Amino acid sequence: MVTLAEVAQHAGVSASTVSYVLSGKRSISAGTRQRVEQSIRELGYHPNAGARALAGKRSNIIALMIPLRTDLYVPVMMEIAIAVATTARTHGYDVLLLTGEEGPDAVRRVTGSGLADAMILMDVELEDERLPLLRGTDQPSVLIGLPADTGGLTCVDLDWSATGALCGEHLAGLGHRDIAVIGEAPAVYERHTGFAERTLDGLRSAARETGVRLLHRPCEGGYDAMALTLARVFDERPGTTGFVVQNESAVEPLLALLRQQGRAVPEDVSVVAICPDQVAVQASVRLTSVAIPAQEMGRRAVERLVAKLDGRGGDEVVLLAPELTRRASSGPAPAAD
Amino acid sequence: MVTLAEVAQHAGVSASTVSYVLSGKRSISAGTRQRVEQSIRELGYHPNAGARALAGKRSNIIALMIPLRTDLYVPVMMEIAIAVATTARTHGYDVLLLTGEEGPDAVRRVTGSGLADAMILMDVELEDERLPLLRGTDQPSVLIGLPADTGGLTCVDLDWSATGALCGEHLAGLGHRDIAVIGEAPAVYERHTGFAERTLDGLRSAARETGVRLLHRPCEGGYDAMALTLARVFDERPGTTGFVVQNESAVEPLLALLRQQGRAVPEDVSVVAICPDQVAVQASVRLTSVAIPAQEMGRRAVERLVAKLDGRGGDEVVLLAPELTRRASSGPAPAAD
DNA sequence: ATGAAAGCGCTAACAA
DNA sequence: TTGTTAGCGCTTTCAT
Repeated sequence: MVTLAEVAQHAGVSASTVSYVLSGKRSISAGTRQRVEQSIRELGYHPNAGARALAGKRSNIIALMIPLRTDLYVPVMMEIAIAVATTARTHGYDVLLLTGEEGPDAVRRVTGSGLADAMILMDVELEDERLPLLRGTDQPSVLIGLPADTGGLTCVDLDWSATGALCGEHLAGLGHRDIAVIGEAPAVYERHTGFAERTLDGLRSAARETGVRLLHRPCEGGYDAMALTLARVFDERPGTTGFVVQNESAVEPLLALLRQQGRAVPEDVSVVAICPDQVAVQASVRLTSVAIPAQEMGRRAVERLVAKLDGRGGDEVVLLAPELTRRASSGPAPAAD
Repeated sequence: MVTLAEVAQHAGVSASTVSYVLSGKRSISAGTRQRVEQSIRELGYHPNAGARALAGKRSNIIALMIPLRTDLYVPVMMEIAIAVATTARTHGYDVLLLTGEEGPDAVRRVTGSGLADAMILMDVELEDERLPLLRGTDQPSVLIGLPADTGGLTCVDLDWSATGALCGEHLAGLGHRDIAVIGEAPAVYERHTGFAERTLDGLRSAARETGVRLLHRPCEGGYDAMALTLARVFDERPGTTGFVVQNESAVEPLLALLRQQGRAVPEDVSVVAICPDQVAVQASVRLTSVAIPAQEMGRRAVERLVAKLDGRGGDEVVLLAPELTRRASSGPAPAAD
């Protein structure tokens, strides 16, 4: 293993000079810098992370807490995680992967041990038990998702309420008067993850303003569950012509079932999905959708965090504006009989 | 920040005693242990990770390199990553998340800096450029996936060849004589990821032994691409009655298209999928499938790695035996006309 | 512009 | 069974 001292000796300078060449924290003559950099390359020197963390009081590591469950938005979670990792590297940080399993203990362990300089929490619930710990520490953190009380916290999330409103307005604008909302599994609502409720709020207020009727039904996803849900919807509201789907694993089953029932999309029924673009494009009908900007969320979270670590900027709630892309699944409501 | 020295003082012992209480590397009298543990709790002490790594020469961190692409088996990747993280914690390790972006450089950086004690590589290609580096270092590593040459390496993977054979034998056993294989996107084959080719090898040898005809077609996935592929298959082999699908995003489109063409599953056509169980169960027809044991792969990889770190066990290739679950999508071949 | 030296908090000989 | 002490490799004052 090559040490800084060896590099120093090889370059004929002192250890501190090598350190400063590396950190750029004081000016170095061109010649010295050259020789040091040369030695570093020749010897294949890599600074020891532990020693750095100990002496420098920062590990250059960001902890990322991902949810343990794999029932919800897995590709989105993955995309966020990847975006976090790549963006973090861009700023000189590595990413430590924590699962929700340890729960609040993980927060204590990481803050206490100096393993990470800061953390990003995903899958935040409205009354998340990790929040008191975060508020009680001086370690910077960013949440992806919005808890009920955002006081003293930095959060990044899609503006779900605006997303719901956007979907509602789109369908209302096309003349639909009866809209069904196919939501996530009931467990998601029970968990109080926030985004589901917020989307619904947005939809409701849009419905109110446009005079549209809304029927909300959580759905486990999968073909059978969707079949049941769909039957109930048409039973209760036979005049339904618009669907908003916020459940990846219900999208394709819904389309298949509508087809099977002889309801054409978008001639008879319009469908708007809230899902990753990839899903919207690969579906059997190209779906009008609001995308979940996973990459953007990961990137923004890291950027906020780095800003905090650099002493720039404080707490802030960043809500990303939703964008609706019109594709083949939505059109004018059919003329009433 | 609480240090070991403070704990020692509080408990009225020396620093080394505290250290040994923590590591268990020498016997401590019950009374002393009590007092030390008490002090640790009272003061809320957490050992400093950097100092530990520096003095102890191990960081207790495992690096996990995940693929940057999100085109392939995303939920599987995520499940593996989560299994790695939770299993690692079980053994006292944390996980550092590296993306493929840095490529071989990441390996150098991590090995060189002592950031991680060992690494796990996912998405290994047949001629992976990271392999020479791994062979040239004394840092333990485990690959998830099989390169062309496994000499001097430890690998964990599903036995894809046996998987292919299992699918082929299942359909052959049901009397199918013409089988079509819907594979991953062409890009996957071009990338030489190994698993795709190996599956095909297994299928081919099963076909040879059972006298079945095989037609292999890569497919981009999605509805449109699948429609095209399917048309070509029936064009070329009108008597096709069996399908093996190794492409998550082709599964549901295939089922929808068959339905649309009036081909009943499994009465007219049988379908066997190679995919996560969740996909098989949620499909519009419950699919006979070989599951991809993501959790098991992650867990086994960590266990092999920890064994190596503890000086137990050396290089080894662990191939997990595939298991085929019969569901509703496969049945006897229809009687020939 | 550069060097010398004092730690950072912990582990692991070496002593007792 | 416990204490003393010398580092681990780096950063950062304080000097020059």
